[in-house]
Amino acid sequence: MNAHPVETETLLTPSEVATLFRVDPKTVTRWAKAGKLSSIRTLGGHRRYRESEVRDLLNGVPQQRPSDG
Amino acid sequence: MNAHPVETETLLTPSEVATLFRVDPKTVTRWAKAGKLSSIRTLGGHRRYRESEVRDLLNGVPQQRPSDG
DNA sequence: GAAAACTAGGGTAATTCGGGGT
DNA sequence: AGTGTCCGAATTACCCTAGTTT
Repeated sequence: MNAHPVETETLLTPSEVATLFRVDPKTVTRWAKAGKLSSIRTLGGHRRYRESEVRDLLNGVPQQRPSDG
Repeated sequence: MNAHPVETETLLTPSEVATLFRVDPKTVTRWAKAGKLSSIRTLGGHRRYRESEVRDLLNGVPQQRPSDG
């Protein structure tokens, strides 16, 4: 079909992330709004989350924080 | 400044774009019909999308599309 | 020419959004 | 401060069949 290797960053849906953290999807949305989790928006306004970032969070990997003293 | 002779714009299939956004191919079609994403039609009526535009959209770059069906 | 995979189109259920209140 | 739940509205996902692409 297409011979061009498109860089694909696997994205997760809100419910996917919610299931991984055992919380409500609404809570994941709040994390995104609070800037604790980066989110990518679909053209319709729905949020998608980076699987790699979520995995790091689940593994207790500290995220990049601005001015951490 | 920079002249592009024959711009060989890479085109993506609906499923390609759908994978990048983590949505259904049908959703990408909806975006094209809504004018949120410019589409190029094949002679048979299938849609193709500009990779550069899709990447900009994924990066949160707002697009300016006057009219597109 | 033929087969397999993908896409278009319509309709309905599930998910998500945003705000408000516990 | 943080989370789960309710409401209404919008967006998205899955069902099917026919046509297009490779």
